[in-house]
Amino acid sequence: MNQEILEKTTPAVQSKGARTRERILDLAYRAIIQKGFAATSIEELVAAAGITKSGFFYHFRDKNDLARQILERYQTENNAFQDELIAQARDLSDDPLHSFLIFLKLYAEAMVNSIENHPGCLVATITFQDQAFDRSVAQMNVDDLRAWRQRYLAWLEEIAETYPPRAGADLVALADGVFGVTASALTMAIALGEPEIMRRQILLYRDQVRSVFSR
Amino acid sequence: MNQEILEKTTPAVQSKGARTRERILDLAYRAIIQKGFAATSIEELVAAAGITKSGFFYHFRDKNDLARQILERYQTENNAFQDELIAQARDLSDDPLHSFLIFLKLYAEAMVNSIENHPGCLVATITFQDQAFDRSVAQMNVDDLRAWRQRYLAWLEEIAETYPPRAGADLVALADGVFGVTASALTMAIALGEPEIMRRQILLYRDQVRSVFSR
DNA sequence: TGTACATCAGTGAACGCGCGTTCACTGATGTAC
DNA sequence: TGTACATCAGTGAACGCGCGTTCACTGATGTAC
Repeated sequence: MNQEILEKTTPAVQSKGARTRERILDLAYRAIIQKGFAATSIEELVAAAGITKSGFFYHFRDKNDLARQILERYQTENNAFQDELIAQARDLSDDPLHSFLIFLKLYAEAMVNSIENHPGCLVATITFQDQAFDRSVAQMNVDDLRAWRQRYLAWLEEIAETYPPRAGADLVALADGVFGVTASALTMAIALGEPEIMRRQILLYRDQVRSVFSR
Repeated sequence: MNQEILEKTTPAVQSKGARTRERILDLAYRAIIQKGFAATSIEELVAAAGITKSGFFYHFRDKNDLARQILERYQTENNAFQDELIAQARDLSDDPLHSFLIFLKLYAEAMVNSIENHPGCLVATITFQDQAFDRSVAQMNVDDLRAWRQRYLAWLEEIAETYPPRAGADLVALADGVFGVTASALTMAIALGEPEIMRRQILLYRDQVRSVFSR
């Protein structure tokens, strides 16, 4: 989800082949979230990357292997990005609720800034084009969604130990809300060309979290 | 968004050509939201519709014309569907806040039931594949998003006249939330195969609306 | 330090298939007189 | 009621292009002795 993290987690010195491969992954990621998987051709990618089509098949077994590698890289980076923000927020407060609220502020800021690096939502793209990907890619995507839910549900349950949630509060739905607000705000922000929507929707979600746990 | 409305708003007796055209639109709608526009071929549509490829070009000028007609029909139906629910909710209470809360309950119910008719989100699909559509289609999509915002913002402002919103409440963001929760809950419900997510997310949004306008 | 071999990171040409689109034509139905 | 013509709703064959994939080959770099 964010460029600095990527650069930190990948080796500073890469072989020639690894650099080419990364270049193709970058180009393909952007193309896929902007026009879809089927509409993204190997031809255009290799032209932009400055190699030939056969060079592509040296790095990727077939087109679905490209999708798999993109999704793998995205998930790794995105997990690292969220873990980093969570760690920062946890550092700034020992209270689980306060640190969650801090996290959401940091998250809103980071997402607004990274919107031009991510002009689309890979998870939504794969979900809504799952017939275009093979089963293993679609399955990785579902597993990732479940991981989002688990990550934030655990945090909310920790909060609930200290702050009793409002009666009837649906913590699972609230946990799903983190992914939900990310995906939908990204959709609207990109469609309307208003990056601020991203911030406002995340902060709206933040208000909701606060109100669920307020006495 | 819902089948009964469709049948009410289209003439009971259709010419042969109109029936064929509708059949293609139905097939194409489902295919596009399930695997994307580029991945949906004219060939597969006409095979399923039981006509030949040239028959397709009798009804549609080209492939983008198909997209335009699908989006037009979708917007008409969806507006009718929402207007119908809004009218029902307004009938059940004169109070703008109460009727909005009733509307969200009706909406949650209707969306859960119509999830198998809409295994995808056309707005999200077009937004994230806008390079695959021509400019007029992408523009229609943006206009539709703005219409969602306006429709619910007006209602929220009406509510705010009677019920002063919590300090700092962002009514625009809250209005965008109706589309937001629809798109994201649909994404998650379909990806995870749990239609209940749809209901729970809409009801979570409903709680938020209530808490924004509670004293 | 030099040679032999292996691996890396590709190239170039060719393939067959399916795609969107065009065009000349046609049988069935509707309308005018 | 019959005939002439127009429109509707398609068919069938052909097109050229671009797509994903394969295969035999190659120059540059790395490694062993």
